[in-house]
This record gives sequence, C-alpha cells and structure tokens, in this order.
Amino acid sequence: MLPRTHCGDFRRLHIGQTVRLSGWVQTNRDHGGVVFLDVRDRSGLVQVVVHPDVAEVHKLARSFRQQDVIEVTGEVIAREEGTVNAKLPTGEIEVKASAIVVLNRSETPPFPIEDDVEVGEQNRLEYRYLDLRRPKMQKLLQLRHRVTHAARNFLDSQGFLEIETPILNKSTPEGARDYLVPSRVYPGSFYALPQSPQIFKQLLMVAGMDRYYQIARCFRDEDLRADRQPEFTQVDLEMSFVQQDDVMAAAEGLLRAMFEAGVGIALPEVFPRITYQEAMAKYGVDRPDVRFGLEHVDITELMREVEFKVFREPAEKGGLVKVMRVPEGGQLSRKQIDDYTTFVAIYGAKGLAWIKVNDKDNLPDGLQSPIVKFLPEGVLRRILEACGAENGDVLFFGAGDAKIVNDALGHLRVKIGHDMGLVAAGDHRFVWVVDFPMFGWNADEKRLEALHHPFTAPLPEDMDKLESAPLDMRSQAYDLVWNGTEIGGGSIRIHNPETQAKVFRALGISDEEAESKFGFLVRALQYGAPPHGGLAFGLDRVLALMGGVDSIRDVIAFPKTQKAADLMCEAPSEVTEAQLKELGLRRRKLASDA
RNA sequence: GGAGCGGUAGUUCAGUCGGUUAGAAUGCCGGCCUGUCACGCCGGAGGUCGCGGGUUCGAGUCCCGUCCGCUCCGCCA
Repeated sequence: MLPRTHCGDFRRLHIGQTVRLSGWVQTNRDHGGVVFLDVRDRSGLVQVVVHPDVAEVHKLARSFRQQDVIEVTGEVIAREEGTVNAKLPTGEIEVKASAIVVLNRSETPPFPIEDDVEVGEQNRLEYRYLDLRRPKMQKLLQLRHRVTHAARNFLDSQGFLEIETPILNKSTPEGARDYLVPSRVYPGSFYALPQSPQIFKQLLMVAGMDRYYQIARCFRDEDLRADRQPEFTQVDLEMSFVQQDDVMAAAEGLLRAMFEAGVGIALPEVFPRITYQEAMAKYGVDRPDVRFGLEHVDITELMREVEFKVFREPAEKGGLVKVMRVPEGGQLSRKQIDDYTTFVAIYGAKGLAWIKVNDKDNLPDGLQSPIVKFLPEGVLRRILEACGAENGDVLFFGAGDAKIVNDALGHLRVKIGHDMGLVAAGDHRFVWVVDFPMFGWNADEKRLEALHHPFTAPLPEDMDKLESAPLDMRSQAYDLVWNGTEIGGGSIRIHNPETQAKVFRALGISDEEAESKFGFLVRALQYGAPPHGGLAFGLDRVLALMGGVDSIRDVIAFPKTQKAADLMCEAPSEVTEAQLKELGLRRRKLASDA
C-alpha cells in the first residue's frame, strides 16, 4: 500500500512518481474527453487529471460532485517547476489518475467552500464544520495550534507546571455574572463555572508549586461583543517569590515566543511602560493605541475664569476639559465634523466643540469656530500654545464629566487616527499600562470596588491611603496593550491575611462575608503564603489580531452568537421534566403551555 | 436594558413613488465540447420576500409587534 500524500506535500514529489492522495473534490470539470478534479485537503489543493483511456476511472470521475471524499492513486505528470505544464493555478502538481476510490459522497454544500466568498454569519455558524473546511479557517486554527504549542514549550522551558483547575466552582460575588450549574446532590445549590482560575492559581502558589500555567477556559455570563464570547481562553500564569518586573519579563518572553511561532515576527526584548494616569491624560483610555499621536491636552485649569459656561462649569465642578489637536484637520468638511459629533454622542458627549486654525498669528479672526466668540483672545492663545497648534489644524474639545470626556475623545482619537491614515499597516506597538488605581467608585451602590480584583496588592508606598484617600491608592496591577487592544493583564497579589482583610473591609465586604465567600483563600494566606503574582493573556484576542480578523469567533472552532447560542447544535435547549425533577427544579411556565 | 444595520431562489445580492407573471450572478439538474483552470455554449428546475397583525382596490415596498444575525452603548472584579 502506498503511503498517503498530503496535497500540500507536493514539493517532495517528483514526476513519474506514483502517489495516493485523498481529500475533498473542490471542482469537477468535464471537457468531453478529459476530467479535471481539483482535490483538496487541509494542506493544499492539487489537480487530478483523468484520461478517457482509463475507462472505469473516467466514468466514475465524471459523477463526482463538490465535497465528495475520494482517494486517488496516480502518477505525477507535471509540477510547476516541471516540464509539462508551467501554469497550474490549482496547485503545483498534476496527477494522472489510475484508480479512484469513493470514500464518501457529499450533499451539495449550502455555501461555497472557498475563501473570498461572502457567506452570512448565520450560515457559517449553522454549518460550522463546512465553514471550517475553508482554507482561511484552516489556517486560523493552525495558527491557534502553533501559538498555544509555542506557549506551552516556552513556559515549560521556564519551569512552569501546567496544572488544571476545577470547572465546577463556588460562585463568588464581585466581577462578572457567573454561569451556574445546578447540583443534583444538593438540591437548590449551584456550582459556578470559572470566570478565571484566579483563586486556584493563588492557592497553587501557597501549595508551593512556584510556577503555574494553564491554557484555561473561562466563562462569563455577560453580553457579548466581537471580542467577547461567553466562553473564552486565557493563557494563565502565576509565579511565587516575584515582583512586578519579574512577571512582566516572563510575559514578554512568552509573548515573544507566541509571536515568533504565530506570525514569525520578532518582538523587542522589553516593552515600553506608561502609567495609567498618563494613559488617561494623553489618550483618554487605559489601553492606548500608541501607533499615532493625536494626544489630548488637559485645559481644565485654563477654563476656570472664562464666561463660556459649557467649559467653565466642568472646570469648577470637578469635571474635565480637554483639547485634541488634529494636524491638517482643517481640511475636514462640515459633514465630517458633524459625523464626529454624532460619533461622540455614543459615549454620552452632548456635543463636540471645534476650532479650525487658519492663521494662528491673527487672533481671533484667524480661527474658524462656533465657540471662538465665547473665549477671550488670551485664553485662545494659551490653548493654541498648550497643544502646539499650527495653521491648518483642527482642535476638538471635550468638556464635562471626566469619564464622558475621556471616553468620547479617547474613541474619537482612534477613529480619526484610522480615518486620516495615521496607522501604518504592519506596525505593532506593545505597551504596558502600570500603576492602576486600586479602587473605583461604584456610583450606583455608593461603595468602592476593586478595579482589577480584590486580591490585587496595593503599591506599598500607597498603603497609608487605604483609609484616608482610597481612591488615590495605586495597585501593583498591569495590563499589556497591543495596538489599542488589551491582550493581557495581571497583578502582584496580596499575600498576607491582614492586608487582605483590610482590603475586603475597604470594599465593604464584612469579615463574616469575607469568611463565607473567600474564607478558603484567607485561611490559605495564613499558612505562609509566598509573595506571588501573575498574569493572563486573552488568547482569542491575541489570535484574532495575529490572524487579521475582526472577531474572535474566527479563531474559535465552535463559537456562539451574540445571544450566546450555538446555531449548529441548537444550545441552549430545554431539558426533560425528569432531568429537572432530579435537580429539584421546575420548568418555567411558558406562554405556549397555557 | 438601549441604539443602529440586516433578513427576498441553495448562496451572495438588486428590487425605483405601493401597481402586470419578484429579477441578476453564482450554485444545482440535463445536453454539447479532447487540456480545462472564474472554461465555454444550449436548455431547465428552483421563492411562505423571517414570522404575525394592520393600512390599502392592491404590500417585498408603508405602519405596529415579534423572532433571528451582526456592530456598538450599558454590562464585562
């Protein structure tokens, strides 16, 4: 029996060699005398030629349809570098078939199994096994394999142990909504699927495992986006006896290995860092895209004295006034500016003030703007100086609540950066964002909440602010940002029980509550927990960016829709009355039951 | 919870101001063609215009509701 040859292995073949290929019939063209079969497997496409003089094979070959599965035995009669036919767009090899075995027939597929054919998402997801047969999807899953394989190799080489943690967990408060699994043995009680292996990896550090990693599935029952699925994968790691720099260095090494394997690009040894505060000030977001400028300038102080209420009131009442200079933005049409105004409204901005700088040495007449008449000449001059305006620029202003101003101008900055072609193709910029605030303010519940998670260690020098000024406290948390997308994040954890108790109290978690919800962690910290910290990469996001696709669905073999449904197997689905009864649950009364 | 876009042949789409029998491309089926490779030529089949209701002499088209897909806001420690 001949060894099977992958279509993509044709470079190893030589003319005259007898080969056996198997795969799917991509096209079948019959030209009266000769049948041309394009046969594809995951590694490539070859053209098989069946001559009428091979009678029984010829008759069979004519009957094939798209996606029939066949096995062909034949002689290699041409290669691209060969002599017979120099142009073979279907592959670089031509095989003259002497025998064909039909392994299976196929229905006509519901959509073409080809790249560059627009197919609706609904069809792709319902027939995912056919969608995945397309070469592009094959390549994306191959990319995923290479990257995870490289991650495992790298982490293994650094002494990390791959350890699995439970999928059935205790539900914890805080954080995302849990997916719940009812317990049969304890009717009325539930497990929760892990939002991340966070607590378990900390317990593994207490357990002396020193360096842990896991390519971990995580579950969050929240509304979805192009970059958010109900279940997703993290490359999760944790290290003992380390400080922030050690974790970041390990993460940089890991990412370098993943990048090299995934896209063959060598990343720098060390990634630049920016503080959270600086990121928010310059870019309005905690995940800055640093491939282009358009930085923000805070002019709140300048606005305290002006008459213009729209700018003065935020300055007086703890809000924010920012300007973003767009070089050469003076060419923007009124319609484009109106579109940007509509755009910032998404983020709650009530308007978008602008000034076109026609002649900066002639104030105020050299400025074209609906708001110039409200601002004194001296203030205008200082605004222009503050942002370094030149003739031909446009300045956009945001004024109001700090979050809204930052959201609006932050997103506007990215949009204009793309619209004006400031983003160079193939440019990859990584930046660490460090010194995150320890807490955020939950206005609805009127309490502090953990910005990262409640186990994150504060910066030691900020510890004394815990009672006096908790919102000014910074943590030892860090995020890694790639071209404006957060691809990973982590922190140094709290490793002594006293500090952990203080942080719980600051978060409004009573000692009793802490005991009932995190008691096992607190108890573990009491038994000599080593200093530790770690990080997790969002694998799906990393792969989507590497693969140049817009949605993480394209790098997940069997993803779900925006409403968290699996269109292929029709999950979720109702279960039988008997199953529910065993769980002590009752079927929800449906309108159709009435 | 909210905003926007979409749903018409197997697929991707067009369908004007509400007006005759809802079209195109591709795929599919049949026939022809001795080297094709987006092959070509001839013929054919294929439609619950997402679903329900309303307005109208008349609805793919207008209105209301609803379901599904996508993008975004909220949400996502």
